[in-house]
Amino acid sequence: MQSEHIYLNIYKITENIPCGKVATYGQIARLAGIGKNARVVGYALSALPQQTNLPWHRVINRLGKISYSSSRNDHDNLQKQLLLSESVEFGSSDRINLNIFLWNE
DNA sequence: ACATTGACCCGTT
DNA sequence: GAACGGGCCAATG
Repeated sequence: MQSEHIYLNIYKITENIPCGKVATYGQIARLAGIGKNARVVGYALSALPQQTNLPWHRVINRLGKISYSSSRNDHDNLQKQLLLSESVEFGSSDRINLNIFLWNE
């Protein structure tokens, strides 16, 4: 099925995000060859187990902010903490400066 | 097969 | 940058 191939692409790309950098959902969608469909990226990451080796925390939205989900409300600040531990800086309103921290491939 | 939902994005205002 | 409307596509009921 094609959707599985898409998921694998998303996971593979996410795996390549270097430490200290972040990528946006739309950026990954393009790299995965699914164009504008960034929602699927978020859906693929939501299907990840809680304990995983994938750096899912380095994926944020195009505003430079963390996208929260009602299903993750319990550990909502975990992503921010993981990024802070990688020297990714948050500005006002919990916003990341993409001009500095965006992963350029 | 139809409707709704979602860890989103884009253009316009 | 923020608010709003429209679009995108896969998953779910």
